[in-house]
Amino acid sequence: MVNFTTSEENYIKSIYHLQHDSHTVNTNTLAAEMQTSAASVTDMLKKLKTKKLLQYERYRGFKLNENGKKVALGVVRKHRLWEYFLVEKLGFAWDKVHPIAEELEHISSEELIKRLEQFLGNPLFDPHGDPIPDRFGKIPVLKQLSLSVTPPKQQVTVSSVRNQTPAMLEMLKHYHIGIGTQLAVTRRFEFDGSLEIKVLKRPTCIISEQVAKNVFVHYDQ
Amino acid sequence: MVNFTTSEENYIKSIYHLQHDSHTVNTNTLAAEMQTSAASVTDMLKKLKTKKLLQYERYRGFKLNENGKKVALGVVRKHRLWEYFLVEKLGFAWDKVHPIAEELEHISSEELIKRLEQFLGNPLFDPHGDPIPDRFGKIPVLKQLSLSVTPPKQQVTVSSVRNQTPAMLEMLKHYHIGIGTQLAVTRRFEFDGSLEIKVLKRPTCIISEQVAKNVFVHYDQ
DNA sequence: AATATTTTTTAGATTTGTCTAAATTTATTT
DNA sequence: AAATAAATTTAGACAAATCTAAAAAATATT
Repeated sequence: MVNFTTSEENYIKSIYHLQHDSHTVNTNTLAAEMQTSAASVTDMLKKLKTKKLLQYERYRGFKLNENGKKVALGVVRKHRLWEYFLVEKLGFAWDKVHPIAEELEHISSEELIKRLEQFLGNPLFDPHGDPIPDRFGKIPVLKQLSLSVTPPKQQVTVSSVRNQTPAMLEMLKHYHIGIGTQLAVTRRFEFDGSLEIKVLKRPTCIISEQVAKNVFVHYDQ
Repeated sequence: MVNFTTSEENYIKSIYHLQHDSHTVNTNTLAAEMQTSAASVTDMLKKLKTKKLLQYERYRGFKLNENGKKVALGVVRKHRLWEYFLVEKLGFAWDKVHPIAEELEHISSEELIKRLEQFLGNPLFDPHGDPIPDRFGKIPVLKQLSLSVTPPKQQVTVSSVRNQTPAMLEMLKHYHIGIGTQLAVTRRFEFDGSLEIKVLKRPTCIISEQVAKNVFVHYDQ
């Protein structure tokens, strides 16, 4: 197994997140995501191509090949295991761990990650509800749907949250919604798509469609 | 608090270990320690001087000032806390953790280290028996002496081990000696300085003077 | 004290990852 | 289809950290 620089790993990870399975990514999109210039992206693409991590033809976009995806999944795996550690063992709030995991994910030891995973009890999902790839790159799947399309009266459990900005996570904390929270949609307002929901052991409350779209749930049992 | 690069931190840490309190260090010594060229060392010294971390006049040697020592102690603190974590929580053998801690010690978050320390139960010594500086840079002291000068018949406890090479640590494992091991010197052989020792609940055995010199103990109670 | 040796520094390159500005290619509009 | 706009790449430069080879300073030896 070859090792990659922190910078290379960050590019690979960003491409992985942008290509969603296997759509082609463009230079400007990646530049925006990485907060850098398009020229820098082009430079790195050439490098990653010679290292046989992506399909890339100039002016034509690019995407990770199998090799590149494997590297990306390794980094994602480390990131999410460390996030789990930071929240579950060190007691960090889940909206504070991302930047620290960004550093920890580049620690190279395979043995470390193997032992960390075991120490954490082989978790399948990180504190944001995102799946943790296993050491072969396999991602656990959970049948889930957005709260915005959940039929009313169904008892469901929150399984993950998109748009993991501090603002979003702060808002969810206010509503007492977190991974594992049990709730049911009690009413849907046509006018603006907002939902009335009943969180277990709490009074009903109203959440906007924008929030609902970012909360994912699965049916109980 | 300013941040330093991994390379800067490694130089600072090495100078700290070489200067032992406040002796002057020379370029070649540091170059050997860091496995790099003397020219590279000179380059870095200039940089560290402009950052006001060390006393340095060309051709005259150098040493960390108070500022530099504070930075060094911060890195040493992180290194030892991570070593403690790797051994006590992840079950690594104590002779395997050094290279991993070399990477982890450069993770920047202060909050992370504060929480890690608490999670570990505020340990004072790392798995090799080396003291862990507190967040103000204060180092716990333990009255200890080398096993090679320990008077016979005294019941003592192993508190730390110098020369932390895999070879040395493997040898200690063979003798069932580790941090916290209780033992007594039963006899001393003039001829080669070797010692007969009695480790609690084990038959007596003989260790060479070379080993004895590297094992430090403190009196029980 | 003059010479030789060792240590340290400087000069000039190299690599990695980045940048800006200019050039090129592709896409869109008139 | 020509002109314009947008996206992308290239050219050339820079900072950090390293290198080798040569020069300079300090130390040791005769």
